[in-house]
Amino acid sequence: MNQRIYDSRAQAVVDFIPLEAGKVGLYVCGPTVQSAPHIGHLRSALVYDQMRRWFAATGHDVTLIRNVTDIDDKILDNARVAQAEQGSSEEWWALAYRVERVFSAAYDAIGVQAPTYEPRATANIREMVELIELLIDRGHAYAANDGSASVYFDTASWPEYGALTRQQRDQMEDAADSEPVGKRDPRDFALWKAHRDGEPVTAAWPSPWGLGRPGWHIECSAMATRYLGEEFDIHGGGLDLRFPHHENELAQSQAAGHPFARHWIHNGLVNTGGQKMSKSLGNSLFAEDLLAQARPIVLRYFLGSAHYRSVLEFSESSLSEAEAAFSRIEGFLERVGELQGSDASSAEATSDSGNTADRLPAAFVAAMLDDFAIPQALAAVHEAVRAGNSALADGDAQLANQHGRDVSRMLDVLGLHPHDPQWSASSTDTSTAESALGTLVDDLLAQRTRARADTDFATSDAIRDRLLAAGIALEDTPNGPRWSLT
RNA sequence: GGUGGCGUGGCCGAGAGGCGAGGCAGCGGCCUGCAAAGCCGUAUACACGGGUUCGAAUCCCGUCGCCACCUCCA
Repeated sequence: MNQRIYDSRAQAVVDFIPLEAGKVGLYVCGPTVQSAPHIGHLRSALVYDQMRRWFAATGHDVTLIRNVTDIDDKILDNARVAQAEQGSSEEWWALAYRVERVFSAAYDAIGVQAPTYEPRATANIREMVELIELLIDRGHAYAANDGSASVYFDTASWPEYGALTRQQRDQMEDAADSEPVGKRDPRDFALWKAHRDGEPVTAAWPSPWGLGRPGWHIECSAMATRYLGEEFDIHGGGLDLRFPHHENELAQSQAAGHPFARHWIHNGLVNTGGQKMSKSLGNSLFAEDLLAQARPIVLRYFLGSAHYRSVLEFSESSLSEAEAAFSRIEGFLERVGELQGSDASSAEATSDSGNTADRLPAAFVAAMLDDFAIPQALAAVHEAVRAGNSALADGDAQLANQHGRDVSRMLDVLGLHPHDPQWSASSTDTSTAESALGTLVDDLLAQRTRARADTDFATSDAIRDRLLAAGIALEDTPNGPRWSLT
């Protein structure tokens, strides 16, 4: 069975055949590093992380490029405003780099693997200039007619403009562009933005047209082409980037004579209260706050619990429901791990090469092949957990172990194995504290066990209540009591 | 004005012509000293109105509601 993906340009689920057998080139639009990451950025990164892991699990050599837009109007504005209003001395480039690191930390926290490469726009200016020159040569771009150094893409010169989002150029709303000066048409967009008085000189690069900086769209075209070639497998990004960003990228690159991306995929956005999150609405859920509310692995589970193309609705109870559901999986892994000779509890090192898909349950594989249907893949995980728990209840260790291995492998592919070193607290302080706590709890549990043996249930229940009040839950198992932090 | 998407049981969330994915919450039972965890069982669900069909949540027509994009946004 082939990998199927929804190609948003074709508006259909299609067979995915890599350009080169066994290899996948994937370009994803990364963030503009102007302010702190929110839940939507995490979701987007996670979507492509899970696709990438799946391609790797099915024997592909994946090149994942996720860019960093580190020069743009907002970055310059934010730095300027902070300088003017808060007396900040932070330069725009320092701001961009600081925010970039916050993004990286947030991605790391939820187990998003680093891309193969993460190009910065500012490190690829030459490629952008060359691409613009090519577009001018081919008659699809022109120098501003107001004498500035700006260069625009000539949308009228490209009949296929609008192909990605199926829009007719003549039916588009007039661009609400406040500076149509220099353009032949309001729908034309900037490839090169002339340096303006008052902007830092560090934000301007030389070009054949004069000092300036690249437009947003040309950045991705240039970087995708530099690292993946003139034609590559998949271009991804948030649904909100379809127009104008991706439409413009496609037009530029094809007008330059490049086949560009064979498939386009777009991840759904995250809503709160039925509305899209956005800075202007002030309803953003920041990564930092979410990570304080839920364990990172639970946040990862939650973000993957809706299909990547659908809207993910965030509500008050979302995270606690995800916690409950994920705990069920963890509980099973714990129990099966306590069986003699079990190997299911430890995360297997995900093999770098080879196809691991044939060792996974068929339902899981079928779900992943069908346009990365992770909610269905998670259903397969839960089904294996249920079957495994059932085997445990029947005392069938062999069967329980088998389900345990299945669950482990599926979780490994999704990057959701609780025993993966990724999730373990590395701080020695934490482990020291845990071991100290363990000693104290074990003492109380021994007292409780004695009380129960003496049928002094008042005492045993009091101990249990006290532990619970302190955030420690007990479970009595055939092998004695077990405790965990709630 | 143009372009897309969505409306599934108390909640989240799959599926896309014929055995009611899965999770959370609820209910009944088993287990337990009592719990917890777990197991077993448990739901007149598919926005509304028509139509096609032996059969429709799934296809067609219409209606209503919601969301997104056409301005920076993952």
